Amino acid sequence: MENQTNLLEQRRHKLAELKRLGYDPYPHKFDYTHTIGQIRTELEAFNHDELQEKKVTVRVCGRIMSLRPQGKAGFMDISDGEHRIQVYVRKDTVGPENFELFQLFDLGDIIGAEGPVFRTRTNELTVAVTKVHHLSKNLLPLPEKWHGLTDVETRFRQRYVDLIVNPDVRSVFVKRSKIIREIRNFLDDRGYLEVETPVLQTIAGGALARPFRTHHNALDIELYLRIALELYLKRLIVGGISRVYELSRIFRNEGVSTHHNPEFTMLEFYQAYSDYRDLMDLSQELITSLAEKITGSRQVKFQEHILNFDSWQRFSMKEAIFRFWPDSAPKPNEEDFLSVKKLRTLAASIHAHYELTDGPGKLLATLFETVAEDHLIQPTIIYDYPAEVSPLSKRKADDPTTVERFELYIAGMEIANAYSELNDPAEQKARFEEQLNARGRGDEEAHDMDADYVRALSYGMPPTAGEGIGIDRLTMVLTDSISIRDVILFPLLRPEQVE
RNA sequence: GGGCCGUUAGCUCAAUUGGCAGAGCAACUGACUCUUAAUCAGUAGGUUGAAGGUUCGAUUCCUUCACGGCUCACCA
Repeated sequence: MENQTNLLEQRRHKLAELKRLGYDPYPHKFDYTHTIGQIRTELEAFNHDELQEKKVTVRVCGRIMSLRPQGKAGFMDISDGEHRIQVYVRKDTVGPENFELFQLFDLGDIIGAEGPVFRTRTNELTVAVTKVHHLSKNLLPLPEKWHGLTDVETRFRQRYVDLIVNPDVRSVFVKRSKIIREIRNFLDDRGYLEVETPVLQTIAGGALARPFRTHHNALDIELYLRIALELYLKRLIVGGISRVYELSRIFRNEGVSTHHNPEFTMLEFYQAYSDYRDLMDLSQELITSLAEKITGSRQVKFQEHILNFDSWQRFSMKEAIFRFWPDSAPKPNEEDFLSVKKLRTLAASIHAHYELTDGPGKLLATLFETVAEDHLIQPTIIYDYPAEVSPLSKRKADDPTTVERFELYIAGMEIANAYSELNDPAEQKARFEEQLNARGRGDEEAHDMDADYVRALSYGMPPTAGEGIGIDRLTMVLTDSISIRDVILFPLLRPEQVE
């Protein structure tokens, strides 16, 4: 701390020195003629002699990332966050007064520089400075230049520092932005309307999860932060917006892990007159085209794997259980899936955790998650889920225990969840009542009754298919990120003590 | 919430069996007008995450706490 205090004092002293010499320590603007990136794209192709001939003079600005003074001259690398360029300051070129200003510069300061662009003896594209400007002071030192900043806690708490010194971090978030833009383009091109629905809700529905609670003072009512977008979007399908989507933040009051952040970004889209089979094809098209647009290839590196988006697999949930069942446990039969007792035995045989209140559908889903999920590295669609764990999905015509639902797995993670929407208000009401019973048995994540949603369905909702895609996890897949915190700029952490 | 691991200078890391807390970079002073991990000479910088305990002596052993990582549970 002493050291940092000393350094702060030193830097504040330099700031005072700037003032004493008549400079505004925090000037209001700097008119630049080129960004560093523009200089790179426009002039990178030219050699020393060509640059001498062209005499391109620029005004650029950025943060000093490297400072190499050399007596009566000096070099700096300045960065605009994305690109870097070297600038060369000579006392006999800028004059004694401006050189005095240069000598007050510190690593991390924001500066402006003007002058012609040339190439040094070592062929480095460089601004031969005729005048430097001080634009803002760095009072706290930047992390070391070649190990950079690796302490993850500091990286997440002070993401601004992470972004300054770790260029790869920026590129993840540039890709994230591009993913979101491409998704919007994809859906807009297909006639979907983007809408915004309430974040504050009196019933947090559309998913099985625990919500955050809050309170509205003027109305004196308890409210929840939404856990899904689903029920409002389907109300809009009833209202005749037959292709609709929302891409926004949702909130779940659950644990934090490498795959979970309490607030995360969800895309949900709904398409009338379609069923889940249509969305399988659409998802495959969307995700494959995103992979290609973001990474430049349909073969995408993820950790030690190459994800091949040219070769998608599709299994029913039961097929996946058989296929990935471990050799160490006795193989199940199709009939075993009908008996709670047999299902519990199977779960125990693979050390899966279950509750005594779990019905056959929940147990089946548990078996699937335990044996199959880790194996689903390549893009895989798992379809036909138990009705018991899918209170908003439509049953299969030939099997009332199963619903028309699928999930998309990539890199062992659940990326998307989609189904043919239940649009029979009487059955929806009955499903909500089943959920209320589960809630009565202590299941805090069971769905609450949403009477207005049932009323909306009673006006008639066309056959509809809907899907949710987790944007954070999709971004992980397409940026080779192992933790969700690497794709969220400010992931939730416990508060620190800042003086 | 449980288990395991971690926290030493601004950053990245050392420190033998419990025996004087160190290095590189950053910083400061000086030299240096084509350097780019600039170089050379010198200087300074520490409540070892916090609080207790054991001990002649604790970065090191013990307890509690804080924060983080991994993992399990929960979930997407």
